[in-house]
Amino acid sequence: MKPECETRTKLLTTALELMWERSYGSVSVDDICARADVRKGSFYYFFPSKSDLTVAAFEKNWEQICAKLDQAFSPQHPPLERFSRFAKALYQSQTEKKGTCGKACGCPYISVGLELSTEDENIRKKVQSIFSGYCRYFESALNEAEREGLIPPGNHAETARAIDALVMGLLVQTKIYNDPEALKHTEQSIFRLIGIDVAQSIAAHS
Amino acid sequence: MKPECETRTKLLTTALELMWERSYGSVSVDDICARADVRKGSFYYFFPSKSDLTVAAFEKNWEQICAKLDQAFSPQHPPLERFSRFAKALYQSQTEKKGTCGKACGCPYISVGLELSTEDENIRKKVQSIFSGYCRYFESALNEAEREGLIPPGNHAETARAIDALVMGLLVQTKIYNDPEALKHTEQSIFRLIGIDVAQSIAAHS
DNA sequence: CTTGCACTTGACCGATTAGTCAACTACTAT
DNA sequence: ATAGTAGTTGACTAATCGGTCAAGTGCAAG
Repeated sequence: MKPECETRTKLLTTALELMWERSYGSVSVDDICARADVRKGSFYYFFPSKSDLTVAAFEKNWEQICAKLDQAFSPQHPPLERFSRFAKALYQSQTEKKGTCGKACGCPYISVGLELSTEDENIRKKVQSIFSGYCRYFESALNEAEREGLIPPGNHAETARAIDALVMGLLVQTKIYNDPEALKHTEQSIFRLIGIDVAQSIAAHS
Repeated sequence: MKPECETRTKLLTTALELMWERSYGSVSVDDICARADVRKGSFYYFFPSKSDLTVAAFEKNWEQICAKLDQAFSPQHPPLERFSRFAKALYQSQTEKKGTCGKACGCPYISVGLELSTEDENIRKKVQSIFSGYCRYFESALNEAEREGLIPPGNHAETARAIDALVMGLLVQTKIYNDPEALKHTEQSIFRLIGIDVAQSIAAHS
């Protein structure tokens, strides 16, 4: 089981997929097992509970998200341009998901996190740490932007949290309106929170 | 049953309370009935299903929220000051809820809406219409601010949607971080989205 | 060959779920 | 008085839930 057990991995990715498209409560352990073509006994061999499986699934998925974020926020791009790349990647991932599953699904961390946070402290903490992870990407780009004289000094941790909130809210809208176009002005709104206008940022790109 | 049946009303308020504190999936019809001191037969006399009860509960609660929003966004206050009042009311309601129930609960429309939107079209549409309701308050304040020369002309519907996203994201943070202090800089961030700095808005207050 | 370990299997459990129903009560209009 | 209506009740169901378990399989090391 140590390195990469296929069954375990399949359960992890299947669970995340189903909970992303539906919810924690409406996805049963039987559903996950059926879709993963794994028997229930194996499920409980690898995970002590549905809640633990969910935490592990979030952890694994977050690693993949990090790989994407590392690209968008790569130091090879100018700091402010990184937000543009992030906004674009966000829009693309939501559009792609709607294409494959027929519905706009938003963000599983948010949906499942909100669903369980008052009842399951493990999941609440896992989602909290993921949110902090996003903020770290934002904040370091802002710090670097300041260092390069692109933005004035300020409380960048605070701005990062505001950007995180904005992005999460846009993902909420995406799912509720069932339309990825809710993300159309993500970039512009982020730059307003940062305190620069879009024209200025476009100039910085060229 | 016509005017105001007490049992029906009790069911509505109890359901919203429980789903706000927990979730749709983890609150059973039995839970609602027990807390409301109503027998299950009566529940299904008034509502054909748990889903219908939830839609009705949202509708009733939204009326009460509207009354609060009417105060904050009353024309008797300068247009931009209305956002400050809104931010304050938001912080107060979250703090009060955490005081009474022990946990930060965020917004039930968001939590339950995300939980069910891909599976229950009635609930998705109800939550969508509530979100549009919020945006209408924001947009009309922005239009009036423009009319009074406080902000330059622009696409205020778009800005209103961004404000809505920001506020929802902050409410997500409130629940996930289990801390109403996530709302501390709501006002400031809203004004950044509008495109004015806080000092200017404070000047407008005095 | 054999022991042991990692993993798999399917039958099983008690609890809980949303929803049903026929019988009942209490009030109101005629 | 009586008939009808609005609301109430608790026992009931069939399905599903998360979780358990003893008995297996297949493989690798000694």
